[in-house]
Amino acid sequence: MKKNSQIDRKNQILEAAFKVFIDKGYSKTTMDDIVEISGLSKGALYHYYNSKKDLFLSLIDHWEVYTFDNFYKKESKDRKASDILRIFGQNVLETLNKKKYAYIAEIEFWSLSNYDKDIKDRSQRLYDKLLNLFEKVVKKGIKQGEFKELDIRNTAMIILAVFQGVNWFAVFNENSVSPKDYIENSIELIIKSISK
Amino acid sequence: MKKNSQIDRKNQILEAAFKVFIDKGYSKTTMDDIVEISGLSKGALYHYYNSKKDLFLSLIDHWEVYTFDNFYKKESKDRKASDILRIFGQNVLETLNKKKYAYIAEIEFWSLSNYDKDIKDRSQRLYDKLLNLFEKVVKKGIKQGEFKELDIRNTAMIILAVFQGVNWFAVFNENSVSPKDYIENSIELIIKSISK
DNA sequence: TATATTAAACCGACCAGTCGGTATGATTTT
DNA sequence: AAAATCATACCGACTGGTCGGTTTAATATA
Repeated sequence: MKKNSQIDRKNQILEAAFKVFIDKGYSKTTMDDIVEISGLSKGALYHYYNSKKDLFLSLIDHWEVYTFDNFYKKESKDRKASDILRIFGQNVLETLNKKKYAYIAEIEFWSLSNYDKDIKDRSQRLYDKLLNLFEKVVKKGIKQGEFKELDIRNTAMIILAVFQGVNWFAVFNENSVSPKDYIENSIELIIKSISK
Repeated sequence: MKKNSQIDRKNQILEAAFKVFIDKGYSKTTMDDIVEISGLSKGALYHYYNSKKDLFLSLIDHWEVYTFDNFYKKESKDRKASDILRIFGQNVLETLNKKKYAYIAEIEFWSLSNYDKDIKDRSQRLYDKLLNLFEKVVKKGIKQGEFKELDIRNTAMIILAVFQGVNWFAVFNENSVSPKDYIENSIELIIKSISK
């Protein structure tokens, strides 16, 4: 199929771009870098993507799948809401250990969002997704009588903020607190506080 | 005095650089932009700073004073530890309302820290300062019998993470949760959870 | 006059994006 | 079935412009 090989090529380019981008950040990544890593030519790159930014926007989706692949599904089981939160926490930790650079990329997305509306919109969409996911869990907890009646959106926001705290660990070093301690303690703290 | 006028000049440059930097981010900020805004010449800039990066490193200190000026002092009073945390929260909110760009700058620092060791070290120093500050408050709370015996550093880290959550609000929009709600609820949640 | 400081022209490395062209393979025409 | 036409994928030299940093010459100061 013609369509399939096109998607393959695009993926080939995205993966190369992702590698370079992780390594150097957006502004230091050159199209020539991507050319080199992908093994294709500049013409090919511009055949599939109109511009560096266009390529980069696709990269956000690519990144999302890569990073949150195992995240969106875990929630469906018949578990207590609090346990779902704990599982989320473990997922975040796992990602931090295995794909630290994914969080570094996230920070870059934040930074770029400040100066580019398209990137901002694309990122925002991702956070809406996450917030909705956390909302669902909180709602579940309330419905099942585990959590108090509380402002759902706000609680989801607090959960998001806690998870985003690991970004800090991805950039900086803190010897006295491990990400694991941080995440686990934070989650227990939240659960304790919102449980009946 | 020669020394004083030198400091004035340096400040003049830093303020111009800060303005441009807030507006465009590091990599899009050109030395010529700073020349234009400062009203000085390129020669003058390079007379006082050796490179763009050198100037930028000084900018971090400038930014810290600018952003956290009213932060480091508020803690000394004879208040309950929990109230000190609340005051911190109000400070953060105030800064977000009046100097939102300060948080946007912070995100840029994070991002740049990933790719530049000097910037990372300089930023890290700032966070150590903040963590120590929060530690002091937590210690105080424990000493005065308000808080439980808990892992001090870890608790400080959670507080830091909550405050850093406002960075998210500085970049993205969330209509259903205001930064005020977020901060106040988070702090109460923490206080509740760590109080005896 | 000597020194310090500033202004502005200039340099050269770098880089996103362009463009003329080729290769390949499918489709139509003779 | 051979030749001609067309579409798509791909290549890489090149361009136009940007920007950090340097140099030079003018001006102020001592």
